[in-house]
Amino acid sequence: MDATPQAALTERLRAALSACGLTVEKGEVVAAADTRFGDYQANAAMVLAKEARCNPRELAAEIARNFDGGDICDRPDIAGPGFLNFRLKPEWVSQRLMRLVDDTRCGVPPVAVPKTIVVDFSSPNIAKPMHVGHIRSTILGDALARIARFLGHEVVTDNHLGDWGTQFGKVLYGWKHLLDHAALGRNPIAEMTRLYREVNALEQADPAVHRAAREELVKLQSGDPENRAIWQQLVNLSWTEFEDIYGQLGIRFDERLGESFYDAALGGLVDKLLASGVAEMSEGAVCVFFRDIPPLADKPCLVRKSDGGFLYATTDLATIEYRRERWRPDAIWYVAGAPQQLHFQQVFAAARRTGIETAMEHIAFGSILGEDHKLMKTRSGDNIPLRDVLDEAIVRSRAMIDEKNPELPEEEKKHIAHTVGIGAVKYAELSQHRMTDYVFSWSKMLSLQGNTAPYLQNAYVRVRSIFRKLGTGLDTGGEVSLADPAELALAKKLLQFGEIVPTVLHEFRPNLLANYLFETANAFHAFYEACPVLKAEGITRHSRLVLCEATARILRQGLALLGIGVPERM
RNA sequence: GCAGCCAUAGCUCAAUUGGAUAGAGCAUCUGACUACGGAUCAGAAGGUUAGAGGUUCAAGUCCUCUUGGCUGCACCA
Repeated sequence: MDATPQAALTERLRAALSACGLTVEKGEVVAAADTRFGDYQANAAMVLAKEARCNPRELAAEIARNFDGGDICDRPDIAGPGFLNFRLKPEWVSQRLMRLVDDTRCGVPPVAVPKTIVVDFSSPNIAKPMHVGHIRSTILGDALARIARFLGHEVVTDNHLGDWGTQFGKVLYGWKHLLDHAALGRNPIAEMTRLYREVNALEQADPAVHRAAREELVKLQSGDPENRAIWQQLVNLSWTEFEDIYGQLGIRFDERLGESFYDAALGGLVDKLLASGVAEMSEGAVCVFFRDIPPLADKPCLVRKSDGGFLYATTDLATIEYRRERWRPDAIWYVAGAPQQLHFQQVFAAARRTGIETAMEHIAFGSILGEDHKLMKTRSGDNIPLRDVLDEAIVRSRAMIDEKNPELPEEEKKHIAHTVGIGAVKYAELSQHRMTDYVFSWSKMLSLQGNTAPYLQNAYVRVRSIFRKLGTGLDTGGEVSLADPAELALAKKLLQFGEIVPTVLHEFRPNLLANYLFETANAFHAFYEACPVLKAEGITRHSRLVLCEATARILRQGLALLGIGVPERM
């Protein structure tokens, strides 16, 4: 497997630094910010000039003199305050492209040290609909898991369902007194939601109902067979609905260990925390204090209420313990909204106190806003069901296909509408920085131009069209020679796939990959305009076909890492 | 009151994590080949990166303060 251009150049730069007697670690080559300067750049001279006590430009010149680019590139240019700019040789790019098109990993090197990573994401609540609020966690978590896996990590995805807690007292009470069986058959989640709401309203008016609902909860938690059976039904009905949505999204989980799974372990856990001195009694409750951590000094983590009940944090601590025992993970990633930040700080800090050293990351994200820049809700103030969003995306992409390509067979249209619609929703999410609150916009999401899924899918479709016309697949044997600037620009872009993918995990930023894919599709379209493929002849034609094939592979692989499919036509 | 997140073109978003003249898309304006799929491409215009200091060869990015918005702060999850 070839090293990426970046890695190959970095190695050679370090050899030059070593020859100059400089600190090798400071030598890092990165893709040029602006291709006017070159393909890659290094700022080592400026960084090292201080410790070498000399002029950065002179130092850059000395590094350049000692730099042997071999067949990769010529001696670097020196620019500005001391940048070293590298330009790849077209012959080398051509050679690399030839090999790229045969590489099942598309130039992405596997990680040197594979880790075991548990990814905790999606986690909807039983007896409630999945709504747009779950979309970010679900799509982001899935994409990160796919990327980590592709890089060679051992990944366990776990859907930590909200299937245990006070809301079940109300639903159970409603189930026994207010259940509409016909409605349950038609739309189970809507009926469960209705029960929850009605009981909630009744409780406000009548304390007796409140007490009765609590009673139901206590019975459930102490193992009452009837309540336990109803609860199991609630879980099953909800999961059937969730599975349907996950199916539509093409998302699967390795595990589905909800909060209820850990219930039995909570009492023992709290006892252990008390016995070891990690937790202490306070105002009748059991808490972990962090007096030595300033931001948490006045924010203790509650693990047992004064009435003996357990909390969110208790379950999470038990979950960490379980995961550690079962998978021995190097890291646990929690993909959950920014408002939960304090909670995770507390849980992680408490876990550290018990001696857990697993790296734990809260991968936070911002909110989805409506066109009015407020949290996205329906007119009545409810959350918008995720199912409605997905259905709408498919309907809208279907309408576009009917308009652009009415002659396609019905089955294919359906398939395309699904691929494009779901892809658009996912891409809208993944193409931006996870921390920014973003404005949900159908028109932007399904736009055919700009940084959208349909634009990328269309680039892929254009390639496929060329090969349909060609009638055969690519014979990868022949020589490749790139000369046209558009060819070279595209080829260099394609070779960078292997550099971009690993960076996504540095700060959990799929939008870096999305940006790259957009630029790649852009470079392809520019190439497509400038360089006829099928009308060309000989080595030029072959080289261009190789470019097309490599583009298709990288777009398909890159989108697959984001959980997005590609149609053959659209 | 304490803490966290955010503020970039008219709008929606980027910026390889401290690098060069802050980039895209939409909208606006101007162009291109009867097109291997025009669902395209090339170009113009648009900025005191909320404000003020500081750190250094270099700051949208790091530090301090100010303003404005969102969020969370024991006995929900």
